[in-house]
Amino acid sequence: MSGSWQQERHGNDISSGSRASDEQIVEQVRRAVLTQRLPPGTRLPEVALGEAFGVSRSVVRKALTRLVANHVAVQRPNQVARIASPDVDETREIFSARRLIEGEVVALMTGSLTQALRQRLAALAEAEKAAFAEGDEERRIEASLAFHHCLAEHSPNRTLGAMLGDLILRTSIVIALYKPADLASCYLEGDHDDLLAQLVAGQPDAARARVQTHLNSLEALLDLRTPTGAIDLGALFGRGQSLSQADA
Amino acid sequence: MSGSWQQERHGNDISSGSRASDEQIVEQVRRAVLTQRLPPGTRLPEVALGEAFGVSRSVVRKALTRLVANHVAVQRPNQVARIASPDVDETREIFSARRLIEGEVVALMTGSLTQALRQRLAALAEAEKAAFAEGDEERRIEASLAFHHCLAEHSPNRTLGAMLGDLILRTSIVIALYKPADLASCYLEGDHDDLLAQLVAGQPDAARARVQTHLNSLEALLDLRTPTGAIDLGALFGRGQSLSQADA
DNA sequence: TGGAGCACCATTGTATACCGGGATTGTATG
DNA sequence: CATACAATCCCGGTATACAATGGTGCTCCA
Repeated sequence: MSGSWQQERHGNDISSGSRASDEQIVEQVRRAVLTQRLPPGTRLPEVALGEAFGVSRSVVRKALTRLVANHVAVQRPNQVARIASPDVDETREIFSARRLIEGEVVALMTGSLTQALRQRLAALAEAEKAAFAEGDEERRIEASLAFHHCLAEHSPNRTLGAMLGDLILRTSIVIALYKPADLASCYLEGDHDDLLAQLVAGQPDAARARVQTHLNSLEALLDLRTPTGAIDLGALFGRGQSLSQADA
Repeated sequence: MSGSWQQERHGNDISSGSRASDEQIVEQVRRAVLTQRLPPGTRLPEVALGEAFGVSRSVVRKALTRLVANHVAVQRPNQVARIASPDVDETREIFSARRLIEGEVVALMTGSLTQALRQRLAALAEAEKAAFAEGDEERRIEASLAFHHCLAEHSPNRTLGAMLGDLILRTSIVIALYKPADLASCYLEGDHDDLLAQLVAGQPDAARARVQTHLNSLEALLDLRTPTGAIDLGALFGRGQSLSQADA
């Protein structure tokens, strides 16, 4: 049952020992969720987390509270917190909200990219392409996420940028949940390059449209037909998940 | 120094005693902020809050963490939490974000209002008008907020609805901060009626435009000329605030 | 008289102890 | 063999104690 946290514990860069603050815990968990090392429904027991990060439950609780507020985790009274696993309706809503907000963000950025930012985005798009060519899906996801995250961080409107950051995270969750098992990668060739071209070309509405079709394509890759949580277990068995997300 | 919490304590409906959960604390604080009984910069000491609600610091801390995550309060290490007081840049960003999101929400709702919802919105608009006519600004604000909050709650896209709810709250904060002292009311006559008309008429883009001009008018009422936090103190002295927000 | 240094107090950060609820597992019975 | 019941264990909820930090006001000296 305890399962996945052991992986976290010594499997990768999380914590590795002593004295993390709640800020660091949320950041680590967010990164783990983004890179899909923490699948939807994963249990997040306070004590286990505390031991993993070398702190007591107090700080873990604070971190969990923040994660719940960000819709990264869900918490029902007297039950262990879990990584959120939104149903299909919420998934569609998340994509819809993200189309709106990321569209606006890129529209606002269009034409005013610094040289450094343009180069960074280009490098990220290139890195994604390279990783895909090599078949390194994990690195490809990381680059793709970094691309979008870069947009969020450099949003002229920081409020929208923060919202976009949360939405990107939630998108990662639902992708992990609803990606068809037979789909090797969610790579959409050239989309990021095209978007970048629009961003520097200086056509806000065109850039907005680019982002929205990009997100539409992404959503279209997902298997959103299940009538909400019914065949859920079947889907879970399809991929190699442990029982850590039993009753999600 | 301690000031404003005593007002809260026995001045109005907050707490009045025993055994509140963090949920209730968050809700009460949100309501108090909305109705501007808790001005920006107000200190929120953990012990005082705990006594007011009859709980210990643990639950207060959880509530504060959530309020901070929602940008209602700010918290710097080893210092008392305070109600947020955004600078003018952030204020503009909040309005901008709200125009985008509330515009989309009403566009989505247009044409599909239930009879009950239509009546409720009409009643709220009417209540606001009546309160304004009577010069009861507090009740007017409450009705106005309820109108927008009603939109947020009934958003077909619940994610956007939740975002809008937060934005409405933050808008209340910046209005309290930047409303010119000589302005008796932020009432925009007929705006809500017109919006409701557009909502039932079935013109999404028209409704969106209505909301956006409404919010533009509201933002235009504010005094956003100060070069960010410089004359801030002057503005604070202008209104009759106690020293509870000294170094905000 | 004014400024710098210091001590005290207010308030937060962290850990821990105790309580209570829920889930799981084992057992007995139909 | 299935199901219902019961005990146990795990885990979260709350309160409290202790440590640490920052702010305030006082005093002392120039």
